[in-house]
Amino acid sequence: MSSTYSIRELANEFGVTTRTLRFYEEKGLLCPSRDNQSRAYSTADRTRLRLILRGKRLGLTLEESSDIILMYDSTAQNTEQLNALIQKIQEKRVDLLQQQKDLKLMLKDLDEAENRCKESLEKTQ
Amino acid sequence: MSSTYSIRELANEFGVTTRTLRFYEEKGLLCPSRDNQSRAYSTADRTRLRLILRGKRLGLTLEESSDIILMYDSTAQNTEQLNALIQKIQEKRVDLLQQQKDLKLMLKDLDEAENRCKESLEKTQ
DNA sequence: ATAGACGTTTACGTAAACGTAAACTAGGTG
DNA sequence: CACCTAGTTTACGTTTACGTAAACGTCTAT
Repeated sequence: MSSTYSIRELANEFGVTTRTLRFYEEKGLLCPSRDNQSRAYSTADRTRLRLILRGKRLGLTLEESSDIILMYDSTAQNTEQLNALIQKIQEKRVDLLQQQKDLKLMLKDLDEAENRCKESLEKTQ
Repeated sequence: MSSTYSIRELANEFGVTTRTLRFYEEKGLLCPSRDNQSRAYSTADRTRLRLILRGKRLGLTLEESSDIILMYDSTAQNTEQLNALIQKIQEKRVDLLQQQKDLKLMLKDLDEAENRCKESLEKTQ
């Protein structure tokens, strides 16, 4: 079940280049093991890649996505660490909620623009 | 009512640098008139700036924001232009809806991470 | 055994979005 | 008048996120 993926398999599946995957590894975002010099990506790598690309679609930098991933699988032990982590999570949530507002506004603006177009079309006919 | 703003007023209001405003002008995103060599920003410029910064918070490039702004105040006349514009709007909406999905997933992940933190805290006590 | 496909590392190149510094001008203030 | 503040243009520097190319190893098919 713990299958691995070649660099090309993963690149094709997610529509990125192999250069991108090597770059992410160089930045510490992925850490595939080596199968006779070639990279072997685990399902954990695959999940992290999915999260990175999701972050990209949301406009996050790689470092921001990296931070968030660290939140997910952080193994904070003591109270201090846990509270610090909770605060980071809450800060991030504030950003995302603002983004959600912006998104709704932009969708609304698009709707209005589309309606104006359609009205113009009707008049033309 | 058609008041204008100095570069510093606008920069302060939106929390950007004057360099940023000049850069946006250089890229054709803003087009302030000149009041004796100094830039005088109109309310239209102000609105465009607000849209640009909203786009930035959503992770759009300046060019993408520029495109969207052109959609808003496009004066497409003939049927062909109008249909092309409608299609562009619909394509953009697809992106935004995907982004909305990503956003909800990430918020959900953050919730789960926070809950795990809080559970750990309770066990510690 | 040679070609072709796929992998590797190393390294320089590039576009976007400004930062930063230099050198200048114009308007008000003591 | 000298000075300060605020603005201007021009231009080189910087970071992020890869692209692109060189030079090389490895495996498989013909």
